[in-house]
Formats: sequence, C-alpha cells, structure tokens
Amino acid sequence: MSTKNSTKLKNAKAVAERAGVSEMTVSRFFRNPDLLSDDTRQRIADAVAAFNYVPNRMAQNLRNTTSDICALLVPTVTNSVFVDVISEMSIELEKVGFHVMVSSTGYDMEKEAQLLDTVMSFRPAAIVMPGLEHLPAIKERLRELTIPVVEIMDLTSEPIAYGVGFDQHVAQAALMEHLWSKGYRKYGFVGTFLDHDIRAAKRKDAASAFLKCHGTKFLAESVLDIGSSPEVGMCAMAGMFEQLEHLDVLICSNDDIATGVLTFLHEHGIDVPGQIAVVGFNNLHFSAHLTPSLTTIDTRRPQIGRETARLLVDLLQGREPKNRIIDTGFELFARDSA
Amino acid sequence: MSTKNSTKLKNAKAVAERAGVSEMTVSRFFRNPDLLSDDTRQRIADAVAAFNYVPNRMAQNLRNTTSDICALLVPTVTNSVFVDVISEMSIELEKVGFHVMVSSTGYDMEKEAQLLDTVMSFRPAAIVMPGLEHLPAIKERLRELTIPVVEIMDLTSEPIAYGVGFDQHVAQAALMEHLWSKGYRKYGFVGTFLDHDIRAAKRKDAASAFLKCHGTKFLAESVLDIGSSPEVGMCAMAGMFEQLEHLDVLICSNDDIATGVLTFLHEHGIDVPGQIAVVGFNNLHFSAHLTPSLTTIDTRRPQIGRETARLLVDLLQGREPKNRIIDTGFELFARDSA
DNA sequence: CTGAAAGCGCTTACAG
DNA sequence: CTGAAAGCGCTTACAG
Repeated sequence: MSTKNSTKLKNAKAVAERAGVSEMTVSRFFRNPDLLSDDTRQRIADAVAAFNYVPNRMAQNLRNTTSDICALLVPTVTNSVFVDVISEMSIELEKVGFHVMVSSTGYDMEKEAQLLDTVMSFRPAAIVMPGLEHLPAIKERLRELTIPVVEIMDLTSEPIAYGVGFDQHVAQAALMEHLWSKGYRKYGFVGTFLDHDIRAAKRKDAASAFLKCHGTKFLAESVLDIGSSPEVGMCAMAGMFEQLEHLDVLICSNDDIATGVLTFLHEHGIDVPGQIAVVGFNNLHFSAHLTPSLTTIDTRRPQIGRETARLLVDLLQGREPKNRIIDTGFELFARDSA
Repeated sequence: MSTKNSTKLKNAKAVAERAGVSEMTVSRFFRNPDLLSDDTRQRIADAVAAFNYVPNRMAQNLRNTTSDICALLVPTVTNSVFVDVISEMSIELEKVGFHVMVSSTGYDMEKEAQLLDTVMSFRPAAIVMPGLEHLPAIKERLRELTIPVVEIMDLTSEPIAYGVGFDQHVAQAALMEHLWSKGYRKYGFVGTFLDHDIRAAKRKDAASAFLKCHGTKFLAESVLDIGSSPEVGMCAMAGMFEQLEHLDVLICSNDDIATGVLTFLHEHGIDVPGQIAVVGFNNLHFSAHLTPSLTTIDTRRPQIGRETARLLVDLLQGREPKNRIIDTGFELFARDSA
C-alpha cells in the first residue's frame, strides 16, 4: 500500500515567516482578519498570494475535532435517480461550507458495510444513504453513530434517525390506480436486479398487492438480474415475447427498463399503447421524449436533495429540525404510453 | 460559519487502553499486524470491534504528509458525459485505496477558480479536471502544483501536464464527413451554452471549418445560453422553425439538444430523416432508443475514466507513465436519424 | 514483540 | 493587536 503521495504546499509557518509574523497571526488572518492591523493584514495577504496558500483542512478538522465532510453512500452514480439528488444536495451544502463526499456501493450490501468503514475514517459530520434496508450489523452501527444519519429515497419503513423521500408503495399504487382506471386488466411485469435494488422490489410488491386487491395478478413476468439499462429491458422483453398477446399492459421496474421495452416493441411492430401499454418509474430526463412518451412516476429527486440538505444544515448547526421524516411526494406523469 | 460539527468516535488511545497496550501497538495492528503476538492482536481486535474503531484518516494523512484523495472538478454531475467518467475512475482508484472527491463548477470559470482553493485545502494527491480552457490565473496555478494534474475529455490543445480524452475537432469532423458523404448539403446548427461549454464550442468551430472547406456554411443557427436539456433543444428549435425548409440536416451541440429537436420535429409532423436529418454528440445511454435512433459520436467515457485512473495510479505510485497524453478516441454511431 | 518521544499543520486559551 | 504553549489523532524513528 505505498499508494500515497506527498503534497508539498506551503504551510502557515512559511507564510508567517515571509510576512514576519507568527503562525497564530496567519491563522487569525483567515478566521478573524479584523483583529489584525492593516499593515499586518496586508503583509500576510501578500505572502498568502505569493504561495497560493490555503489552510490545510485536515489539520483544521483534526485540531477542532470537527468535520466539514458529509458522506453520501449511493448504489451508483451512473443512474440519474441518485445523481439528481446528489447534485442538489451538494449545491445547498456547499453554500454553508460543507463538502459532499460520494461513495458507490454498487448495489452490494457487503460492500456497503465495507464502505462504511472507509467513510467513517474521514470522520464525516453526517451520513446520507438510501434507506432503509441494510445488513443488520450495519443498521446497528448506524444506530450507534453520534452523527446525523439521513436515509433518503424510500419512506416505506421507519428510518434509523431521519428520512427524506417518498413511499415507494404509495407511488406505485398511484400508478396502478391510473392504469386500472383506464381499463387495463391484463398485467405483465418486466424488471431486473430486484434482489439488489430494494426499492424496485418494493414497487413490484406494491403492484402485486394492488392486483391482488383487484382479484388478479401478474399474468407474465420477466425478471433478469444484471442491472438496469435499456438493453437489459430489451433482453427481458425478449424473454416473454410469446406471452405478450395475453397482456394489455407492462409494468417495468423503472424507466431504463421501460425504454428498452419500448424499443423492443417498436422493432417488432407492436403498437404502444394500442396493442399493449407500458409504464416505467422515476421519470428520467429523456422519458418524455421517447416514442411514445413514457407514462411514469416522477420521484422529485431535486426536492429530495434540497430537503436533505436543509435537514442536514439544521442538524449540523445544532438546531432540532421540525420533522424527523420529510415526505417529498411524487407525481404521476400520464403520457402517451399508457 | 459555525457550521462545523463534532464527531466523537473512539480514538486509538481508547482502543489501546481497553486492550491494555500502547497507542503504537494499536497503530501497528492496522499497518503491520504480523509484528504483534497472537494474544495482543486478538485483544486489540476485540477492542476495535467493540468500538467499531477505524483510524482517523485526517490524522494519518496529516502525520504522513500524504493524501489519499483525488480531486475531480467537473462542470456538472447531472450530465452523464461526466458521470460515466467519474464512475469508472472511482472504481479503479478505490481499488488502490484512493478516494475520489468530486466538485462541480457549474460551467463557471470564476467558480472553478474559487473551487480550486477549496479543493487544495484538502491537500489532494492529484487533480483531475476537464481540459484545457481555464482562466489564465488558474492555468498558472495548476502549472505550479507539485501534484499530478490530469486534464480530461478534450485533447484539442496542449495539456498542462497530462491529458486523457479525444480531439473534439477530429471527432466532429468525422461526423461531418459522414453527413457529407451521405449527400447532405444544407446545414443548420442548434445548440446552447457555447460560451460556457467550451467543448461544445470547439465542436461547432470544427463543423464550421469543415463546411468552409467544402464551400458552404451553416445556413441557419439557433443558439441559446441556458444549459443543455431536451427542453432547451425544443426551445432552440422553435426559434428557427421558419428556416427549416431550407435545410436538410441539423447539427446539434449534443445529444440532449438533439433529443428535444427530435421531439419538436415529431410534434410538428416533420419526418426525420426524410425531410430533415439530425445528429447529436456524446451518445448518451438512451440515444439509441429515441425515434428515430440518433446518429451521434460516442465519446468513450468509461475508457477515459479507466485510462485516467490508470495514469493516476502510475503517477501516484511514483512511476513515470509511458505517455503524457492518452487519446481514447471516439466512435461514429450512424443510426437512423441521419 | 512493544513503547516513549516528537511532530504533521493547524487553533484554542491564555498572556501580554 | 500579537505570540508561546499545548494538543487534535495519528505514525516515524529510535530504543529496548
């Protein structure tokens, strides 16, 4: 593990020497410049500029036993579902001087456990991660942390400490209600990765529960286990080609899968929604621009990011937030595909 | 700025006390467990487990004047152009114990300058950022850094130290060549944000240069200045509706814009590519699934991420890399839209 | 195989 | 308005 590298930027001592003052005074220059005489301040400013000096945050944090890092654990950063949250959250938190450090678990709970060690080694001021399913050992550890833990995306069960997101069950049920009211009765399911993507699995459960309530069930399913992408959607679709004629609507585990499903159906000359309807989940940026435009649930990711940031700012500044749980809701986008 | 928060995780001293050893021995437990007696090792392991102790990386880095953070500056994380790079890079770098810290400049060069201070305060082991246009002051500062600076995405000009990416000019020229060879002669341009997105601006220049060589030029342009998204593409398109009949192909500054352009044309009953052809740039994940599927340039982002990581690992482990500049190339995807 | 001393780069608390 | 001392949590280099 000789993977470390030395970084030799000037330190406060060097700046102090050049400006003819003590280290302490350099420190004051950054935290309380008003306390310095004009002359001193100017000399330090010159030295700082000459060296492009910036105080070492590691040292600051260490000395103050504080941290200005917020750790964010997500399954992946290549899915805009998480990126939209990260982006908004970072913007808000950076305004108040915090830095967001993102780590990806790759939808792997074992890796999540391991990453938690890595993350804690940075002594973050707070931890944000998708709720609410974790290994029991992780859950226990999270519970014992003295820093704020915010679980995002999923409010289906009780958060460890704080939660921001929406209820996957309720959202999927709203989508099902829409389809039922439009007269669709013969449902098929196309999805992937349900063993790892717990939120997708919950949505499928919610859909099944809805159908059961209405005296039916999924008449056909195709579930793969290799991540979400349009291409995987096409593969999954190919796997249930024969059963398509018995269905009038396809529930996809998310918009990525639905995208591939639409492509597959288009390539096979099957009209959507004429012969079969299709719905996704998430409302990605391009979902309105598919042909036909995709009916889906918008999960308000920017709001999740913003509310999480707001919650964290309260917590980190020592204010007790009004609510432990913030439901950011969702919105049904009924477009052309169903 | 009382935005800091204390994190009270146990320290090595507490672990040492519980295990009945010195701090030093705890330190050895993590770096050289073989040096310890079985009994000592076991007692420390128990204490570590009891406290969920993880060494404080800030303190380690400070003591060793090292850093295991790689700083990555990108214009935005909501664009998969950068996310794909980040993702691959992180995976590779984490394998060798480095952590990638991502910061967004929001396509703002002033903010980039400011962010550089923030980033340097973490004393990163290396800096990665999109090349190669920066404020002169930034460029000067980057040049003076003793840590590796890798510029990614764009190899159009000479990098400060190291470069990984492709030549925007060459890639756009290849796209133009394809269109010309297919017989398109009346070109229009639809884009946005060219003052900020320097790479997009370079592509437009390359396209203009190509047309000039062939004795023509853009017969119509619509350029907005509000970021890239399908919706912006639709707006831009609306702005040149009247001129469409004089054109046979539309060059879009990227796939996001092209997506909106396709939607606009579809909504107005204009056939693509029958009445007018459309091309984008980047090959986003859904571009093959638009209707018609989008002809574009794939920019091999995962390769850029992987090669950058490989380069960094060499540099950070003190090996001189074979090449200062790595051209990851590009690939033309000639699909249905042109 | 294990430990006491010193120091990484800062800042707090005290002193003047 | 400015500075000397002490310590945040580690690890290196030395000693035994």
